[in-house]
Amino acid sequence: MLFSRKERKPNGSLAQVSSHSDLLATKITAALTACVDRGELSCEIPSTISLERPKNRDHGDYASSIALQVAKSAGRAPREIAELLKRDLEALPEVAKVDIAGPGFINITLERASQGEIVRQIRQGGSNFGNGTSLNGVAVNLEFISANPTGPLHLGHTRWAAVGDALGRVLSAAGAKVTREFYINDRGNQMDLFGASVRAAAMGQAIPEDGYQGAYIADLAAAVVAKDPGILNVAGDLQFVEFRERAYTAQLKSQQDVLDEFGTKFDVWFSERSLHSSGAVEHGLEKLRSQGHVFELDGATWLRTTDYGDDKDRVLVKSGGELTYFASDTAYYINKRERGSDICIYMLGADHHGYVNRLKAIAACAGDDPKYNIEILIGQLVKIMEGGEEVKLSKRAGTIITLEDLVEKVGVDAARYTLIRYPVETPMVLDVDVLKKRTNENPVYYVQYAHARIAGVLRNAQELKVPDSLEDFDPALLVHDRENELLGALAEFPRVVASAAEMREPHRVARYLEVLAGVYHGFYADCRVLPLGDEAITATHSARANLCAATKQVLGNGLQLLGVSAPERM
RNA sequence: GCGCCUGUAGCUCAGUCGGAUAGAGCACUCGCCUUCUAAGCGAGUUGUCGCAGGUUCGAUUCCUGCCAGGCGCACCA
Repeated sequence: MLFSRKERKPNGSLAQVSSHSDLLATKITAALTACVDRGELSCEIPSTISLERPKNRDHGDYASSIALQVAKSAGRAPREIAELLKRDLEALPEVAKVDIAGPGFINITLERASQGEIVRQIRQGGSNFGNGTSLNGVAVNLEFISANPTGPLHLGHTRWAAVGDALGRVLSAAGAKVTREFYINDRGNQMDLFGASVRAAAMGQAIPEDGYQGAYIADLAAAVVAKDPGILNVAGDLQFVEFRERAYTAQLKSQQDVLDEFGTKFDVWFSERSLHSSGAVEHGLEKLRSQGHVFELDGATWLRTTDYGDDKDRVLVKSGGELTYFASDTAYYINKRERGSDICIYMLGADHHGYVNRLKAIAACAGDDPKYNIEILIGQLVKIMEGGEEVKLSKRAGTIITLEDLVEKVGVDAARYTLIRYPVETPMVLDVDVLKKRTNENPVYYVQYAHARIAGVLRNAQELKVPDSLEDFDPALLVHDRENELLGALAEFPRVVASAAEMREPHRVARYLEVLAGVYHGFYADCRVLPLGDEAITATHSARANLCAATKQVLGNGLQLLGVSAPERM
């Protein structure tokens, strides 16, 4: 409750981009300030100006409810305030028309030529168009997946493999310095159990109770033995250790290969063991002691996490002297911070949501601000459907679905895209049959198809020698409603990227791309880009070719942020 | 018992800072390829935004309570 996820609010300062929405927002603020200065109005000036692209086209290109918002503090009727602002806004060269509607909405219609300038910005920005500066100078540590190296990556890990990677890209686009990190839980009982299971499989013995049962254990055992048959003759505990270490190395390598194949890259693979061998755990304990939140009770050493919203205190050192997993967690957090990360983001599965408060408390106990330095994103579980039925996942029954299985069934692009396009707090149902389809039901194809379609048009433009460089671009020629709609959608991209980064919600990029692709398809249906037959080449053809190129750039940039390919042909 | 997440069209789900007539895909009807990719476009039909209060000019959105489903509450890792 104390640290619920919803408490983390975006600070509202979106990236500084030179789009019309930002321009209008500043102008509205200026107009409001001017009215106050002239004594025509006395009200509070909001720090952020509400400005949106209205759903209804009759409401102009942009709409603001600012007059309604300040009406109360100004003590005036909203429509009167809107009238005051209208005067100043209409004087702007970019603005064609200002209407006041309903209770006091301000609807702004832009000059068409002014809207067309976005094409120039996009083409000049190239692959950097959409990038912002809202997180400039902020070092973010992004930890995700962090699976035990005792088995293959399953469906739950796969959601994070896609979303975590996309979030990393989005944060980078917002200017953050991102370190993607995979924490390897290579210490503790489960590793011993893993080693024992592999050895048992290799020796043809029964897998120990509570051991690892999957078929992959036998495969690992066979691989280990194949590589070094002598291991079968090693005696006693040494043999067990050998099996454990070799199987660990092989399994980790396999996870790394699978993720690499999936397009998810990590900067740091961080071993829990290294935390102990490097003295980081001792160091972490000292740091926490110095902050005064460590105490002894019943022979154990505790961290008083209840000081900061946890529901019970947590043990760092057991009465037997062993360090807990929680001790590693504290040391790891402190280590991340000391390596220079300002914000540590943890992406966890819903089955770990009970960790949120204790992780937040670690940050607070270390003297940090738990509302800034640490963020925990909880992802709900993924269900999978195939053949119209839910596939029940069970380790016992051996029906776990691995990342590899999913990719094999539907391909990397469809798997990544589908996992990313939903907010992580939504429990999602993944229908394998749908993901195999190449239709609108499968949005990844819809978006990719738009990209490939444009690529085809531009190839043809080259062939027909339609000039399509920026020098040949006259924005005033883009006057069709479809063109206007497309320009407006393109201009939204930087805002979408900025909000996706701030809210840690990469799915916004995917949803935006679907809208943009739809708008493009509509434009394509109604606006002929290239000359027909022996028709003369005109400046309008060039203007439209430029518009296509800009759209292709934005679709490509967006897909890049998701780690999904942008094909030239389909 | 306590805590977290979810509840929006027949199905799968969006819905930004509280805004105007709540959206998309699928499904169902019907149109559009002798010209740039029909993996596309257009038209039609579909709602107790879980329920009940509250906050206010305005609530799917914020607050409280309740109902339903999922998950979690270790000197395990």
